Amino acid sequence: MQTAPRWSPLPAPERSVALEVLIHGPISRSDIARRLNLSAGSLSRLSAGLLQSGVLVETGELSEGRAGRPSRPLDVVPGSRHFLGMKLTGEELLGVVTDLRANVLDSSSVVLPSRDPESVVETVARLAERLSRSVASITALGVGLGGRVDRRSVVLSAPFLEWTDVRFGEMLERRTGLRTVVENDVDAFTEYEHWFGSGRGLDRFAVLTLGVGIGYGAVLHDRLLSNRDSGLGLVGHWPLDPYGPLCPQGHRGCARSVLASPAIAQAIGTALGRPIDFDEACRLAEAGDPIARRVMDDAGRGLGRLIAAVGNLTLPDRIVLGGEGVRLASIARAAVEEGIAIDRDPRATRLDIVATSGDNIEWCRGAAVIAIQDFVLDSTAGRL
Amino acid sequence: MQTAPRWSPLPAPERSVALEVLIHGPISRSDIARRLNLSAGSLSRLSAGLLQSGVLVETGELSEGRAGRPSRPLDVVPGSRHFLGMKLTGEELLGVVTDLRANVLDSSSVVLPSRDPESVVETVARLAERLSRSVASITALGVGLGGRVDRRSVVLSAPFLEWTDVRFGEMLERRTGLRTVVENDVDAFTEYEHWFGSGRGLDRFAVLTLGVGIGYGAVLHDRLLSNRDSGLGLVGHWPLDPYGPLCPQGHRGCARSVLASPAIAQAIGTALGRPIDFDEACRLAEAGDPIARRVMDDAGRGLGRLIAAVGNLTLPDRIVLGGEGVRLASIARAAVEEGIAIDRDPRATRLDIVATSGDNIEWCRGAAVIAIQDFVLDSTAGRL
DNA sequence: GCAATTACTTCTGCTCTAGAACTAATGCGA
DNA sequence: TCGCATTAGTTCTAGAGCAGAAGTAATTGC
Repeated sequence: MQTAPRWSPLPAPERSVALEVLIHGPISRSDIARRLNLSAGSLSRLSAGLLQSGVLVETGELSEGRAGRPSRPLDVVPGSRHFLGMKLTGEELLGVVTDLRANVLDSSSVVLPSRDPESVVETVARLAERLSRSVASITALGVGLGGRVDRRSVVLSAPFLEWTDVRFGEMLERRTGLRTVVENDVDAFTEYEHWFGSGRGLDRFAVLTLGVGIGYGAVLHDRLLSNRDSGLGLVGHWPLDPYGPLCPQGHRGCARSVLASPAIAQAIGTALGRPIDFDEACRLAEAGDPIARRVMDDAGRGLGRLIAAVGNLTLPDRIVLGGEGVRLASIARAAVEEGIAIDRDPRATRLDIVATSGDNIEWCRGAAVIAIQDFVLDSTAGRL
Repeated sequence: MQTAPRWSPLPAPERSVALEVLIHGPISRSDIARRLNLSAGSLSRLSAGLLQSGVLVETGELSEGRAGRPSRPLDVVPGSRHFLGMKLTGEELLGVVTDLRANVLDSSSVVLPSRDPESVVETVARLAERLSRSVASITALGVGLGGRVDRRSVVLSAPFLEWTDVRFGEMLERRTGLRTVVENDVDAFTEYEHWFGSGRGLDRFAVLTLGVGIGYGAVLHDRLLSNRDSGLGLVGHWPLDPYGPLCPQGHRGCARSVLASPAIAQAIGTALGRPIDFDEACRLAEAGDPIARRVMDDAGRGLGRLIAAVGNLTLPDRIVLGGEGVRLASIARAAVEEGIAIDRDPRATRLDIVATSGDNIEWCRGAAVIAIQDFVLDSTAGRL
């Protein structure tokens, strides 16, 4: 299979056109010109070069029924490049192969035999080899994990893995021979939503993820909000319920103690007198079990308050909910609305809230997007 | 006095150089080139044009002691243009005359005879005439008020004035003949900090103002965070103390009921059995009065929690505290730190918190900056 | 079948750029 | 005291990239 050339050495105007097509394509030349504030003439010149070099192609025509000559939309060839995206937890490693638009072509997972960095590198490398077999070649590997990551390479801290200052990116590049980028899992997921998910085309949006922990990410003015604290899980301690349960750090009713999936399951299990998991908790609540409903509604109200807090402080055009525990939002929909109403002025614009599937694969797609960004953007720029 | 020409028709490269000098000047050509990623040659050409047209001037030399030819810093002539900045409350109108860098040259105030828009326009116009006498000419007028403002002109809602949908900007332009811009007071103050205050040169910072109400503003990725909800005072209802006093809307321990200067004064006054104002409350607390100390410390803790919330969700490089009630931060410094510690992970980077003077004039400087921005920026661009 | 409309191309001239080669003004060490 | 390194700024040139004009292409609607 013929592979398109790297985008990095492209001149800035060409690259911004290619990026526009990658994120918003298939799209006609005139639409791109309008979006980028360029003349039709400039777009003709720029797209000719990109078609020549194989970065873009013309797709089948699209008349759209309105008057005038039909446009001839441009598109990238999603299958021209492949990327690996992996999500690393303290117990297992999930991985996917994606195309240039982070569409999943294949996926696999493996239990971590050890948390030792050397061992994890080996596990990642083996999964990478297995996943690589389904495609001709891999352009880059992205890994997401819960923790703080510096310059998309060095893991500063990762509590679930018990790591501090691990040069994980370099270790992986040496072992696999692949260009490798590492990023905090929530930031990676946020970039996925930014480029290919529900945040596409929005100037400002926020992400909240529910699961074992509570994650927060945001894109503000078209740029990921991130610093060295990203990955600490700063909203995990967010106070939501002054009468709520205690968390291990001694916070009463913090986001983690109220919203985390294990906390919800445990609260219901304790009341029922038998241990249950989050899946069963959801089933019980949906079946109308009064204890499960009560706990879910309390959690939903807490989620609503957290949503209101994010809405009030970052003024997002949309809030995207993700993570394995996202079912809470649909099960306790009314309670979430109630929670929002508590902390949000009724005169404020209604918050646009969108829930993703909550699939574990989404974390991997996020990691793949980080690898895709590394491929298409000038690494020195670091923007967008 | 000779006035420099408007900046708006300047070509984009010239204008960005002029803007760099306005905000960071006096500054040498080579420093500007480094900041804007331009070559020394380009800067020579651009600055020659700006010097020719009188927008910039060369200041006295500045050798700085290090080797090499000393630089010849460029600067704007602050006194070449003058602006009016006014702050409108429900009771009075405060106004200042400033130069191009929002330095205050003269100030004045007047009690509002009525809240009727026509009457307020008249009051503004008269104060404008009075303030104008001290300078040769006024380039633009900026007005800040507590409320929602659309496109820096139309007041959508202003509770203190009991206004809805008042075309205030147009009315003022007609009456005064001056180019006039209107903005929410907190957003205006935030822009002041952004261009000429403690937020200068920072990519991300947040502002909290304390006074009759609680205000929040932020600059994220070098752009003001603002939408149609700005001006509703969304953080006013922020829950800070589950055992705190009730606010008129029935929120227990919300930011307004805990932090607002009148609320603090009232809490102390009630306990003392005699009405006091915020000033006396501060004096009592500083003198060690146990009741005043207790109330101030509770408020300080609440402020700390609000600061932590902002720090956790917007990841600012700095948080600027302003408003007439800012003395709370110094009086209850320890309690503020305590409050931050409650809601912020100790592993997170320490928040850089800066307090302004709390002078009422600061609101006017904010309004003046909005007028200055209108003058130097292309109004169609709307950016930065 | 003709006009209106929208999409795209080609060409021209202009603006802005980097980079090289240059001058200018300083500190510092031999 | 005299280079010499260093930093600041200027001038010139070639080229990149742009808008806008003029022209072509392909459709709808009347």
